[in-house]
Amino acid sequence: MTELTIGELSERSGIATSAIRYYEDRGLVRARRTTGNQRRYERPMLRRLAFIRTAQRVGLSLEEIEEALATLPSNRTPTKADWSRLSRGWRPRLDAQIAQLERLRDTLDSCIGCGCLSLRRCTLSNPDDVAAGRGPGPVFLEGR
Amino acid sequence: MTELTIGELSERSGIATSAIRYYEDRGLVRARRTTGNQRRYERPMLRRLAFIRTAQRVGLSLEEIEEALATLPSNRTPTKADWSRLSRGWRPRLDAQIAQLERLRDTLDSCIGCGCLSLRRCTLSNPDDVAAGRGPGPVFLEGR
DNA sequence: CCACAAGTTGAAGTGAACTTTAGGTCAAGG
DNA sequence: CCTTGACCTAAAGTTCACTTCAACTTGTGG
Repeated sequence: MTELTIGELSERSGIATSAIRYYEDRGLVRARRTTGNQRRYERPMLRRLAFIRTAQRVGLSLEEIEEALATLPSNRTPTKADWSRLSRGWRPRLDAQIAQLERLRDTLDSCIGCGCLSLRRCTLSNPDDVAAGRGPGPVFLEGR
Repeated sequence: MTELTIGELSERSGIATSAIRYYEDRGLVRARRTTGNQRRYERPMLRRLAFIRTAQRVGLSLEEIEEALATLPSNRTPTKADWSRLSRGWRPRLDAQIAQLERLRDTLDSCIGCGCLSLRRCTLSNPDDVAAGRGPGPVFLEGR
């Protein structure tokens, strides 16, 4: 069995079949079809799904992931170097997220004693630095 | 002007009037009404909103924030000590979020060289530790 | 050969946290 | 007094990333 059904792919990747089909609708993955119109996947698809899942953990939206995947060569199966290139860009993003949470934690430390939480005096409630982050998305609601 | 209209409260807190009304629907804030049925807020409401906004930055859902607010004394205006008590619990949560991102970053570092992203061999795609975090929510999609 | 698990589609539903809209009412300055 | 901007409500719409549903078709073990 050199090819995988959507069920097998789902089991091996840990991603629900409904999600895989959704990714196909969004253009993130593609599949060969059997004569009976069922999807069949080759092995490299597992790596593609791993990329998608990890990118999500880093905080990328599906739209951003789609853009990243679009830069892969279309004439051949992506190599490790291709995947490495894409994931290299995540590092600064992660660093920024971590730095932001650390700033929040430290500010919290200095504010916990006073319990001020004042909109004027306390930087906790005035996160001017949030827009600069651009990374994490959902966690930092101000950024929306 | 010892009391604020919803527009003034919005401007001072940076939270949209629609959001403030939504919080009221959800039971997170309350307001006195004028004879003409308009909302009027006292100053401490600014601190309450600051608390809500900061709690969101830490990654709490409105439901969790509501639970936290419910532990405040109802017979008097909350003191700084009250607010301090509530926000103290955020610290471990932030620490956990930061630790999780750092793990992801470090694993990414060791995987970037090989570009493997293999579902089997690479821990990047097998984040068993994710369920343990429980904090950040949206960013860590596996937790859903 | 046939039962039945696994696959197919399009459309609708989910949940979180709001925003927008429509159709009014209130209040303060000129 | 009157205009006009701020306020009111309920209900519907938005975004993201899926999941669920209904009705149907494929493919495989006994």
